Amino acid sequence: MKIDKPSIPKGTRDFGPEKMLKRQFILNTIRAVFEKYGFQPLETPAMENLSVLTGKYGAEGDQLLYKILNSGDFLSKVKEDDLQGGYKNLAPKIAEKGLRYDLTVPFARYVVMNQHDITFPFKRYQIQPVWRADRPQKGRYREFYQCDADVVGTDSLICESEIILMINEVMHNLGIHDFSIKLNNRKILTAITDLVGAHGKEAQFCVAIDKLDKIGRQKVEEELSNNGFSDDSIKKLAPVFEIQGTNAEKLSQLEKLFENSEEGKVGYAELRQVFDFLNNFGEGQYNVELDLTLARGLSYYTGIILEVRANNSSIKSSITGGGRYDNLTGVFGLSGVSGVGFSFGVDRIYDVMEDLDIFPKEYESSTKVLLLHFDENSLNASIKALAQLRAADIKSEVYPDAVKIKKQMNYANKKGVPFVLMIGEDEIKEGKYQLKNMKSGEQQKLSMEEIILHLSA
RNA sequence: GUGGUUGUAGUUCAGUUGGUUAGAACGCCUGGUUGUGGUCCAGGAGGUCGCCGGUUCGAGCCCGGUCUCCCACCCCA
Repeated sequence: MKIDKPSIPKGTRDFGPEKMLKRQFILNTIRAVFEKYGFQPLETPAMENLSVLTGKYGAEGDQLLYKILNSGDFLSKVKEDDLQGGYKNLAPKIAEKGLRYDLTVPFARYVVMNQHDITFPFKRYQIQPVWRADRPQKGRYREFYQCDADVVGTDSLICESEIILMINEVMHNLGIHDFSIKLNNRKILTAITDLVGAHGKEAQFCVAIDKLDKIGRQKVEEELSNNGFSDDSIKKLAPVFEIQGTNAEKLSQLEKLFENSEEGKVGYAELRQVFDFLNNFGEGQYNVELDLTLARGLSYYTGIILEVRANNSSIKSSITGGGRYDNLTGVFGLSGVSGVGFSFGVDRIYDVMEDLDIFPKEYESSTKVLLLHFDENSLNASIKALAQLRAADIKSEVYPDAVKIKKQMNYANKKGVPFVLMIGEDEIKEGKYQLKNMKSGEQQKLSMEEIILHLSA
């Protein structure tokens, strides 16, 4: 029998212990902040019925859905005609389930199914993997985690303000201090397209303007021109590109710009309200910047949108994003439920933190102390000590095999265990054990009480 | 989905116009040191040269296909 070299699917990854400890630090930090702001956990299945997923992400999104082949004789119901109709026609006949593409649509599905049990406003967070049949690239995978928090059943802009507070808290707890939150409003983007006489071309406008910082104004104007924007429209966009100053200054320019636009006025008022709430929450700097060129791809956003980037990192892509969607549950037959949510990109946050080298050291190992043993008596004493250490909630382990001290030491060294405890003949007699700091190399004889005190710090 | 690129030891990479038994560094294992790791010294293990086929007396090297990796675009976290 031929043994194949093992491999994992394209665009997927294993997370070894070292990476997991770091990822857990990120996830625990995010989870703690979510809960601090009153969000409750939710998990949904990895697979959804395909009918729940299709049509929610646009034509391109449907292509990126992973479909699950029906079990058993999946061809039994397929007729000759179905085969002639091509794969798009055939797929729904042989695959009724698919892997979730994001966490927002399954959440919407959950809200609709449980609408009579849920007390609104409903605040939930969800940390689970999602799957996309995209072509992998740097920072882009076919399986990756999302950390979403959403509020549904209220249109209060307190939610938007609190999202900004939460982002600030998470970033600071992670040690990412130099970052910027960009804020905009889809209503303003719609108002602008109307204002320049390109009514209904909002989608093309968003896609193009979103690239401004990447490809520059000229290329954006070219793209708009290629997508049916008249020269006159593009000329009228000038004030949008040129709006500048502090957030307050930008706001007052916006107010003027939208004198005759109902939608623009609403968009402006919403932004103003968010900034007012933020001021009430405290005088702190929230790293928020009003940016009219922020658009975000997902089409379901209808209100305020936001995006976060780390400033001094080589990772330029956004690490967090979100916004308000007025009618997400509408496609499942429940209308009038407004929601606002955002999502942390764990993989990108990981890359940024690795890039900046800011992972805290205590996450390099989970074990605090390794107990070394020399012979049977030593092992028995170590086991007793181990029980005491664990009773004191100190992460500790004993090397399972009777091997040389050198090897046991090496194990501690490689694993990044900061302390080793040596219990030999002399130590047992004396009732004091050798505690060695692996980093400094120092060691001292201490009683069990002293050791526990020392390691608890 | 479109275009380009890469593939040799666990890892990073050498490998001459095609020529005997494919190398280095790091890592790993053993010993020097039977109670002291991270330094040093000595020794050792480890390869279907991505895979399939073709050209050739002979292929890691040339040709075709395929898979994979990475990059750009599209889109996105």
